[in-house]
This record gives sequence, structure tokens and C-alpha cells, in this order.
Amino acid sequence: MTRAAPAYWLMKSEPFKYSWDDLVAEGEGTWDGVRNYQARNNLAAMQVGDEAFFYHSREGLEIVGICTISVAGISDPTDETGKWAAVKVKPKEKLARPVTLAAIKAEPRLAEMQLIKQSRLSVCGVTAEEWNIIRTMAEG
DNA sequence: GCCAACGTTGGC
DNA sequence: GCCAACGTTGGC
Repeated sequence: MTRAAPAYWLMKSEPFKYSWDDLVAEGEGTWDGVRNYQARNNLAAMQVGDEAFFYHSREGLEIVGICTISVAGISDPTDETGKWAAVKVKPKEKLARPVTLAAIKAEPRLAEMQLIKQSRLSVCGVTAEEWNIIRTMAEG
């Protein structure tokens, strides 16, 4: 399956477990351990070349960087049943200015973001419009 | 650290 | 198939 334009995502991580800096240090990270069906469906829909915001949850509460999907459609190596999905990501760029959850909530055009609507979903879809708005907000 | 929101599980 | 109990996530 191919797609003309890259899709956009937002992936949450608790920085004390796995932070943006950890990903940069590793060079490539496996996004595994997801045990939510909706998040899994998002993971399974990802393709190489898609881009994702890296969001720090619990602490920070902000988008800190952008990563690209480097390997798609793999099964979660931490899962023995084989039914959970994972991808590999590489850091692409660190945002000049992190975009905080508060800033996202304060922007009416972002009120419909899956991030806002489903606060507990750890892998969210982002529309191209939302992506561009946040990229603009992240410019220094 | 607390707790609300939400997803999952299991008894009936 | 319903729903109460339970576990987890994530904002505050």
C-alpha cells in the first residue's frame, strides 16, 4: 500500500521513561509497548516517511521534536502474542520552541485535535492542517 | 501524588 | 450482552 503524501502523527512518551534526548542519543528507537487498540491501529497505519510529533506526557506536557517513521508495520518485540504493532522512528528535528499543551488548548483551530479529544490516547493522528499550525507555532 | 477519565475484564 | 470492578493514563 502506498500513499501520495506523508501522514502525520503525535506520539506520547513520558520523558522519565523515554525522552526526546534518549531518542536522539540512540539514533533510532522502537515504539513498542502500546496496549491500546486505537493506538495500535494508528501504529499499524503508519508508513515509512510519515512524520510524528514527539510529545512529553506527565512531565513537560509539550511537543519537543519531530521524528520520522523509519520502519513500519513490525510486530511489537515486547509482546509474545504477536497481535500488537510497533514502528521504528528516527529523530528528525528538535523544535526551535516546544509547543505546550496549554498553547495547543489556547488555539481554537486545534480544538478538534485527537490529542485534545482523547487525552489518554498515546498515539494520535494529526491532520495536515493541524501539523502546519503547530509547525508555525514552533518557529523561534 | 492525586484523581478523573477511560479502556478492559469478568461475573452474571 | 450488561455493567460493576479494576487497572492505567495523563493532566493538574
